[in-house]
Amino acid sequence: MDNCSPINLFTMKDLTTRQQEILTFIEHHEWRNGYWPSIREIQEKFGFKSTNAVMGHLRALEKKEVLERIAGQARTFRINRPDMPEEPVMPDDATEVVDIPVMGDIAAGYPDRVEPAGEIGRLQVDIQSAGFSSRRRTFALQVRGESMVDAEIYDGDMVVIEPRDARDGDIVAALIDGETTLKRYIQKPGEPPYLKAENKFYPELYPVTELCVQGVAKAVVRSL
Amino acid sequence: MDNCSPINLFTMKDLTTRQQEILTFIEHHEWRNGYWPSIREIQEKFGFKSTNAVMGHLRALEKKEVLERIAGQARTFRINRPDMPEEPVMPDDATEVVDIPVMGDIAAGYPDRVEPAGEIGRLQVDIQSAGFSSRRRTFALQVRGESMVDAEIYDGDMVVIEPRDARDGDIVAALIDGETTLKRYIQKPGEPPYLKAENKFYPELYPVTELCVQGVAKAVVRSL
DNA sequence: TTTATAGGTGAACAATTGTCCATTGTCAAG
DNA sequence: CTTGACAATGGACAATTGTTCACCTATAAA
Repeated sequence: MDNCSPINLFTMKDLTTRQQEILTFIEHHEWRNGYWPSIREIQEKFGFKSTNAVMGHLRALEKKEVLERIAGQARTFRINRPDMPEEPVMPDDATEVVDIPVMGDIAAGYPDRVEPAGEIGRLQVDIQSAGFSSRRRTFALQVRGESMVDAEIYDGDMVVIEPRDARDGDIVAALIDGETTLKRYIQKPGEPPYLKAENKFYPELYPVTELCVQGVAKAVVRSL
Repeated sequence: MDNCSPINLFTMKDLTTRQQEILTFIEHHEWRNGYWPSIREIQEKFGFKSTNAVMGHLRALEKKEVLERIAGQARTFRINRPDMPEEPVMPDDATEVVDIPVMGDIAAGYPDRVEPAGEIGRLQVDIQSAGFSSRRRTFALQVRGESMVDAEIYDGDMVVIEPRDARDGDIVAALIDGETTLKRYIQKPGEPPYLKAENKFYPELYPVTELCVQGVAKAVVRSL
């Protein structure tokens, strides 16, 4: 059927109306307050008499991979795909756009500490189109080298990076030998994480140090 | 939240280096993880042996009105940053931006004749980044099928199309069997042009009719 | 009927997390 | 010398918050 990419507007997950309400409230709460709600705050908002009502919905949302959380920790949500407005979108100026700086060369450090000289252009992507979070400081990188050819990312491509912690399977921008490169982030339960180049001719593995991973790749842009 | 009082000037640089470090870490943590740190997470990051070290700094930051919190609630920070205003940045009017409608399904006809219902999002790309012409009615398509895998364009990718006449070697959006697909446009001197799928398993050739080619692909956008 | 899924109640539990007590030390200004 | 800020320790406490167990209702499918 439709085997679309993981992030897109074409596959609407079939959320229950209740689950949709919960999700919307969580997003809205974060948007208005700057932090995520607690379970009991959600409970109170919907008038539930038990936190279990919320727990059930959260579990469902997590199973549908719309939500992510950190077990046992308070107010640590992560929403994988922003909610699509059910109303037809106004393509006017109302459209919220993420403005992404394109960094030419970030050899070291975090991109927000790199001087503007490193910026060689701008890329603007609609939120709904790509599932970016407007609050994060997304940026774009130009790929050098062939280390990711097996992931269909080639020299000269532009990769949109969202700074955040990586999870197993993510493609990350990693700082190795003073140069930013793309690697696959592998973390199996009970084992230390490592980085792997997606090129069968260079099957190197790299250890993950604290300052290594700069962010997670969210999209690829290639000029033809 | 009215900041009618001219806070800055005074409180701006009044931060201790330690307080600055704390503040930076809090901001950075939210930036990377999407949620605020807990006090003990701050404590651990700085190697404090007591949460009180953090508490003191937080109180100081709150007194200086750089931070806001909600007493007794977890991970509920709010940072007042008088520096870096967010809106006046505006990607200089000098930067010309192409606003591209993303068409979900254009089974027939030219996209500008399709009703707005076909539009499912927008994509904005800087001219410098991709070399688009702002005058043309650029649009974007989502790729279905595997017909272009040998050109490193895969199912689910988004392709930016610029309506114009094709030249030899261009990748074009072509209308075949009532469906828009991507094909390579081949035109050798003295021979009639034809379309070719970039997939060695489907080496079909297609004749070029007048209404066949909708435009030339200029860029690929893929969500990871 | 049985089974499964979505939605919810109620109470208890345990971990996380914010808070406050008293105390120590440094360092610059008065 | 004294005062006051800044910085940090150690331990304890209480509130917030996530989690789980058992049980209930309704609806739709098998």
